[in-house]
Amino acid sequence: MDSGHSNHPDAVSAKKEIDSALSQGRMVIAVGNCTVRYEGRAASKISAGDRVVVIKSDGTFLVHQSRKMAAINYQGPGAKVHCVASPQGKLCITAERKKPMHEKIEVEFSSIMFIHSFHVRDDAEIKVMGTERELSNLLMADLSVIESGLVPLQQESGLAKGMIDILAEDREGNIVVVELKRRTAGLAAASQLIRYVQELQKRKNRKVRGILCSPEISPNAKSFIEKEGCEWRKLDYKVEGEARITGLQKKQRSLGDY
Amino acid sequence: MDSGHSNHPDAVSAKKEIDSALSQGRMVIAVGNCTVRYEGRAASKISAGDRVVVIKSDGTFLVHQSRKMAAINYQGPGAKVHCVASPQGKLCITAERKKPMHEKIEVEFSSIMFIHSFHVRDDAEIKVMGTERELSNLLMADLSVIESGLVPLQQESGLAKGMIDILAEDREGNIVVVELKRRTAGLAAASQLIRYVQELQKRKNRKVRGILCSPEISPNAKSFIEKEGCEWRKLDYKVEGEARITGLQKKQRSLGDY
DNA sequence: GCGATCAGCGGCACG
DNA sequence: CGTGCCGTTGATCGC
Repeated sequence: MDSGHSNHPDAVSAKKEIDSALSQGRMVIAVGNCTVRYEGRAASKISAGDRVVVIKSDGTFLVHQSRKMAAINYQGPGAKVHCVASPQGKLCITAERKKPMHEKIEVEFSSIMFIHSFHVRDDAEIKVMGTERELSNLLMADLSVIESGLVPLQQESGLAKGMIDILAEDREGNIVVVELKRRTAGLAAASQLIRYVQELQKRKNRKVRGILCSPEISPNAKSFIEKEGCEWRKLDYKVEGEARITGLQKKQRSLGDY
Repeated sequence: MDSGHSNHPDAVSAKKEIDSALSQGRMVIAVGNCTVRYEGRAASKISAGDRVVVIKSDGTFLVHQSRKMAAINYQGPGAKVHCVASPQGKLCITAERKKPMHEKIEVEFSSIMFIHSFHVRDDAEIKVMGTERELSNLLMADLSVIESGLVPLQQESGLAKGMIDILAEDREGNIVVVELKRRTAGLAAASQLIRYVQELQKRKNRKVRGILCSPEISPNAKSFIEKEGCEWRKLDYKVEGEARITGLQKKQRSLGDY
């Protein structure tokens, strides 16, 4: 069933270990053969199989299968975890929470390979580079990558129907809405841009241009925005250490062409 | 640092354990103090802290902090995992993959609380109830919940600009596009519906109605679709064991009102 | 393979 | 709190 590393606790010792860990803020990792039921926003069930259960001290509850990245069942921070050793010697762990609605996971172990718990002290916060926000900041500093003569007006401009990434003004004094995507833009991104342009057009009663700016764009999205009079600009960028927008040289050369 | 359950392997034994586990298809769980660097679609780094690393036999690689549900760093199925015990006695694990692009995670342990590996045999597949598709099936069987006299034409009708959930015909012979959402509908859902209606209108050259069907709708989304001549219908459903659409009685009563 | 969409999306930031 | 939206989104399904 498993390799040499197992403690195979019985249900009672397992419950003791878990209760002790939870009361002392330790993270629990349990591995064993179990069934899982869930009911809440949706419902799910799965028949017996070996799985890994992770219980974090903030209430986070994860059930992982042997494949794929995503947990098959889960509960977010704040879940109340409860543990019962049944008369039949089975361990049953439940995780419950009230928000966004009453939800409950039940894990019933038929056998336990092992359970460990330990303090996980970690105050560090991850720093992610190359996010859309970072690219937006870079563009705000130099919109010439998109179009020469473009002047930034506002970043993250709040609209009734969403948040415009970048608001700018072109050489002719037209308002320009820039929607930025860090990966291939699809129909959703196209819809977003068009929604913003149309709302702004109505509010300003003035010509508003829309530019979708992304490394790639799907054919459908491209024809969609062009049909609506909007444009697409290829955004080349690299993330090595920190994000940098490439293809700037090309634009600068085209500036010299005038 | 941790509770009683630790094996505190040195880097060399840790590497041995991991290599053996990977070659034999066992899942690995490692806990210890580490730094993590990532570079690929984006890039990230995080300073030292206690973390849990999960390596599944399909290549899935997860780095979890002590809080929150989401892994702070990860690699999907197919990643190649490599393990080195440095001369300084530090364990360094890397996970690399080529698709969607070259990506690499590096985890460097300054200390290892413990490493275990084990076979996780699980052929079961989770069955989820209350998905949008299930609700769609229920509606297809009886569209009267939405509007009396509505006749289903097609489910999951492919359009150039997306997939229409349900296509129907009303009493007057109008085409009706139904967009279904299992939770509160927002601007994205509203945009989707309007996109479908407009494309179908152009193609059929005929009046097309649009109905957004969801348990709740945001004020913005509601005013948006209504401005475009579309409607919202409240969808009441429960998921207890299997999904059931409630609020049908109300419609049946209104049928009797004629 | 790309493209589009759903997801018990999670997480965050803003009003 | 809700609303909106990004995410290394992941996962699925259809083309």
